[in-house]
Amino acid sequence: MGTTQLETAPEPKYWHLKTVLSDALDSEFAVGEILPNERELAARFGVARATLRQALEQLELEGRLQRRRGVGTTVAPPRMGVAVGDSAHGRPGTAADGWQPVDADEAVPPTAVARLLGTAAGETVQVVRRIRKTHGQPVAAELLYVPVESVPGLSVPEGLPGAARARLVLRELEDLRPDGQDQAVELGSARADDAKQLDRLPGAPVLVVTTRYFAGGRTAAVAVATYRADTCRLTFGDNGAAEAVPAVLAG
Amino acid sequence: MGTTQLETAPEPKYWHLKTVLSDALDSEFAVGEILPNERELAARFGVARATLRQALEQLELEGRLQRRRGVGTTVAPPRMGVAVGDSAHGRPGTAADGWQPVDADEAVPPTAVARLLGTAAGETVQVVRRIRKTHGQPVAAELLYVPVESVPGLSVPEGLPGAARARLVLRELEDLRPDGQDQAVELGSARADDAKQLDRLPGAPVLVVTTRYFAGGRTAAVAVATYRADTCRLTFGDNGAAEAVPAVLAG
DNA sequence: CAGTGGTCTAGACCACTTT
DNA sequence: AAGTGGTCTAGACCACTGT
Repeated sequence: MGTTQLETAPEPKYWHLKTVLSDALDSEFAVGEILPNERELAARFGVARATLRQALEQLELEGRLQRRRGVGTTVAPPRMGVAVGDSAHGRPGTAADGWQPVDADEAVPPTAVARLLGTAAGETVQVVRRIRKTHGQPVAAELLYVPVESVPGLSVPEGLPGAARARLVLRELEDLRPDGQDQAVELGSARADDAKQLDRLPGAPVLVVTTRYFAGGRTAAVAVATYRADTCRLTFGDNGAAEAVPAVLAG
Repeated sequence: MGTTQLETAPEPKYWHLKTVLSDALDSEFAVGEILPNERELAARFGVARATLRQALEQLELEGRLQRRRGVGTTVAPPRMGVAVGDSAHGRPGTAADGWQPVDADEAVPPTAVARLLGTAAGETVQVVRRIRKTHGQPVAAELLYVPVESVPGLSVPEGLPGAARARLVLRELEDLRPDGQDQAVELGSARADDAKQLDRLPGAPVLVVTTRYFAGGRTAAVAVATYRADTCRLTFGDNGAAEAVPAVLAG
């Protein structure tokens, strides 16, 4: 007879662990509850800590868990629906939908952005930093690149503090009333500066939303927004039913 | 004087490694080129293999590298722009834009999907499996859930092979001409079956696109599509300039 | 078959938060 | 100071791909 186990399909330990933990989260834990620490969990399941961590990482990636150094691992709430496709929200400069201006500067954009803007290499543009909060939590950090040609009337007083300067550029851009936009979403990892604003560690998974704003047949501005992938579900709606959709399976 | 190094900011080794490798990829490697193997690279940089792998994982997550077991690590081409927001593409049933029907069945949807559809718990729906290819490569696997109420005229002959049955449901659905849709994007990890169709390992990072199709004030169908996060950049465009946008920084 | 990436272990130390 | 998650090591073996 030989080996009895046919079709054994050697599932990795961390994968099996993940499903076990996932089921346990559904049935035995409430949102916000703290799990036993990693060493304890590893011992309980009879695996090395690294293996246990591999399972936890996956669950965190799927938005099921939240881990904070020095604190512990907690059960994460369902992901927030965040509207990004809605033109009303998307237009830069429209105030108070969770976006807060942080800073502004004149700088040379990354080459990829410069290519989108159609500016020459080395040419400086206005760079506005914004942060977006939902339910008090930071969900996105954005860099908005505006060529000076797009805001010809702009004059920035010397010594103006950053947030005020940012508001000034945004207000100016609002008058432009862009007539179209274009968005792309891809997976990335948080740069150190973005990570700090999003209250995450560098390298944390983020959804990078690149938006092109068109005005008068030109690309008037480009925004690169990095959303926390663990806590956010980006919604693109004909109708803004953001909160209605629950987190989806696919784990 | 004490320690000379102030503001040392102890950057993790794998993080520093990642930037070093990233720069090397830009300057010294061509797309498709194979890197030295992991043991060799780890030795060259004087780190443990696990640490080297942590850096490679990040680069793979960002779409810079592609790793295949038994083969090696290669430099990945820029991400493909894949249109998902365009209604013309998005409508289920419109043929031949890269989508290929695979199979169809009658089954009970996951509870999250049932909630979106507004069907009773335990109620069966038509489930169509599709796969999307671009440039010959699989980029997405989709499950399309269609309540029987949405396609009242449907009659499925017994013993019809899967792909034909799928085409039948899609054709029926096409007649419905849904009048609106609603999309959400979130990060997930590939289930075993999706992973196989996407030619990836289970757990690989994917972008999960949930689409609701509306017809006559009801939710006529729900599609859950999982896109390969490493190779795809999802585009939501007023104009379909999918290929024009290069991959973005944010690494 | 040899060579590759994928999994796993049993430790150690570090950075951070809370008490 | 104690406890947490984050980083790192040096090894081992496994699963898969090519020849």
